[in-house]
Amino acid sequence: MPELPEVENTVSRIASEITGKRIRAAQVLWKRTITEPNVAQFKRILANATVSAVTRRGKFVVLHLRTKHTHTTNYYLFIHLRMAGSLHLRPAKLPPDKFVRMILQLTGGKALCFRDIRKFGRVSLTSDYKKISDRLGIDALDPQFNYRSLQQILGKKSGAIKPILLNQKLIAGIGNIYADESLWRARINPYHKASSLTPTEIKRLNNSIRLVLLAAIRMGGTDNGDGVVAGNNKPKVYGKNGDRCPRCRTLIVKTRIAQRGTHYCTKCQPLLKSNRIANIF
DNA sequence: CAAACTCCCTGTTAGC
DNA sequence: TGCTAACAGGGAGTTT
Repeated sequence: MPELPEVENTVSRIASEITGKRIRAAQVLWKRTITEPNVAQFKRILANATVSAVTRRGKFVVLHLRTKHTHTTNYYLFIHLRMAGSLHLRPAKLPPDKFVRMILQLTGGKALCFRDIRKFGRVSLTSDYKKISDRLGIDALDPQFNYRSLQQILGKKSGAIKPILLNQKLIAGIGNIYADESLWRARINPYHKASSLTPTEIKRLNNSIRLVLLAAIRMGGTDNGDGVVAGNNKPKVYGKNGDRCPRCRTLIVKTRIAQRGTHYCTKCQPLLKSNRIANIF
């Protein structure tokens, strides 16, 4: 499923191809994909808008757009791929398959297709970048995301570390796969009480998050078997319950934390009683 | 305020 | 073998 690395690679793949292109028309094949505004407005605003840049914020692909009606306005198309979404550039004349939910017809004979089997993906069009960006915490690959900022975030959090990593309001971009992979690399138990990580552990976790994400980007994304991402990166613990830990050969276990499947090594990622949160097991 | 549900979806897989 | 039910997941919204 697309998380920060897959979204980053999506942006890299399409940015140079669509920057500078004009949108001839937008087609909406599944209305609920569009969060805002309504479909008529959505199409009206996008028609003849020019793509000025493509960026990433957390797990969002952001198309920066310039419209020219009576005066110039900047708009932002926030695309969230959720679990199964993907963006494809294809010849405009080719008919889309049944999983394509939205199409931007571009000048130059190509179309940007938003394909999403499970219909969980969402697209928002707004002139207010901050409205969506401000809902998100610091980007996990922001150079400002360091030991100090992570320490600040964990500060008084009494809950387990794992759901903190998944909370986009606190840190943007980490999903279930990379949360588990980062904790494994940092040798921190997912149940570990967030506020009782030592400075050493916080440093290790901060470094692990960055390195795990960068490695995944470099490898072209992580292939977790759902066919959505065609990367070569293989998870060390995610989905590997029953397999052995690559570091110590102990069996990887799977549990559930905050309604999420969670994978870890009980030997490499031990949980001291003093660090345990209340009400587990 | 935080944690826990519920809902949205559908391809895949476990279980009978 | 063939069917059904459970499962997976991110985030918004609701309830506890």
